[in-house]
Amino acid sequence: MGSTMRRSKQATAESRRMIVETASRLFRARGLEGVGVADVMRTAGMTHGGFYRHFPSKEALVTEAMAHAFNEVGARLELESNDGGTHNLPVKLSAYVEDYLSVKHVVHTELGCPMAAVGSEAPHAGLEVGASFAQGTERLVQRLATALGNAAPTPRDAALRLLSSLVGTIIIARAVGEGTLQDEVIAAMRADPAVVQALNAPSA
Amino acid sequence: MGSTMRRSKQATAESRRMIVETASRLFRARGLEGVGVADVMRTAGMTHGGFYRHFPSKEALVTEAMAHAFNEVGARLELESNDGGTHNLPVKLSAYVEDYLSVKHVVHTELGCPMAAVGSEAPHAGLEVGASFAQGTERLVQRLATALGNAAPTPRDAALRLLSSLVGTIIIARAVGEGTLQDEVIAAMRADPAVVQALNAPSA
DNA sequence: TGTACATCAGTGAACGCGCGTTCACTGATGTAC
DNA sequence: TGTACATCAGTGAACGCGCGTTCACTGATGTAC
Repeated sequence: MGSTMRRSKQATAESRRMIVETASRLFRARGLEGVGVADVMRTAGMTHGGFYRHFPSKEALVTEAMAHAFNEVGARLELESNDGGTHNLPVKLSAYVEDYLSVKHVVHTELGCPMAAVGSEAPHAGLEVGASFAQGTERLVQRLATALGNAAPTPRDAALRLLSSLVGTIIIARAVGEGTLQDEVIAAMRADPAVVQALNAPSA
Repeated sequence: MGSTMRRSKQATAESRRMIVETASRLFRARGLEGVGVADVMRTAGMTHGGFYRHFPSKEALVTEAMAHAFNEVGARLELESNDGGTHNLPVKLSAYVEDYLSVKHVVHTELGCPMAAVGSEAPHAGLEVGASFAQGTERLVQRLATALGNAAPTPRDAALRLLSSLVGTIIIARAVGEGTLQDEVIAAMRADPAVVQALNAPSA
């Protein structure tokens, strides 16, 4: 098992999934340029040579890893039930914002929002990666708008504002490091009227 | 003048200033890891070998370049006059926010807010750089709070919220690239109540 | 004020290192018969 | 159902290349006398 041998189709698919999952976390944790192909493969339990059996380039991996991350964090906003009446309720919005604006999110970059993790690197990561960010963000904004539902007169605008505020808060919190300022910036945004409204949104 | 020779104290100081200024722009434009010492020196009109007569390491340059950038953008918020009465007026706040939330700012990363330009890279750039970001952000928040003046019941919290919103908007706008979504995220934040208030702040 | 010399900013070549990528090889998988 | 063989996921060494950093050298500066 440890030595070199061909894998079954199932094992191959498993390897690919493991590479993407590992990359998704490592890129968020240490930045797109701070993680090498060999780092990803080593963490996934393989050697770097086999990487190109799965992806044509590092950029292709970054593209897929970021798409995966956007989908992972956005899935928590999906409607999970309806109230049995005529319309669905936006489930989980308050929990989403609660978790987003937390010290835990600041610390655990590897499991958090990809925009907050590597947003300022995205413009330098190539066209494919840029497209992945555009699509991931669009989808996330749609999910947020849906979750905001009738709580706002213009849900999409409210979603865009909310996402911008959340992303900026976490990026600043991480950039200034542990300390009073970090706590303050999180607390201040938690007290924002629009954020307060989202935190009090109906949750199933 | 072109060939190798010792420079006067004045010329040496001029070279150092040029290196920091050049680095400040290049790092913002292409990211901290996307710019090498040789790039900076070449753009500043020198060869890379002489770099270490001015700085002990690349990190030291990043540290100073970011401090320079924070000070440059924050200086526009300084009080520039008073109304001749008992208190100073917050000058330039509306112009600051107006320029911040513009396509021009999105495009001209090299002259814009350093937090928006490289914020998500800061946590991986070393302790000195982190300290520079913490100090630069604190100073910028203070300037924003002062500029907000009596417009908000808690100026510091309002400043923290405003900065977070501005930073997040520009990072998202750049990450998604040119297009409808980019225009929308800027327009949405321009319509935010707190932003509208800042845009209408007294301007001298 | 003039002269001799130590300093040191800047040059250009070189260093080691890590990165993305390539490649010959292995041997279980999975297919053709 | 059984057998022979082509495929290809994964290994481990190797490749260029660019990066941060070092170094011997140059010659005008600026100081000591």
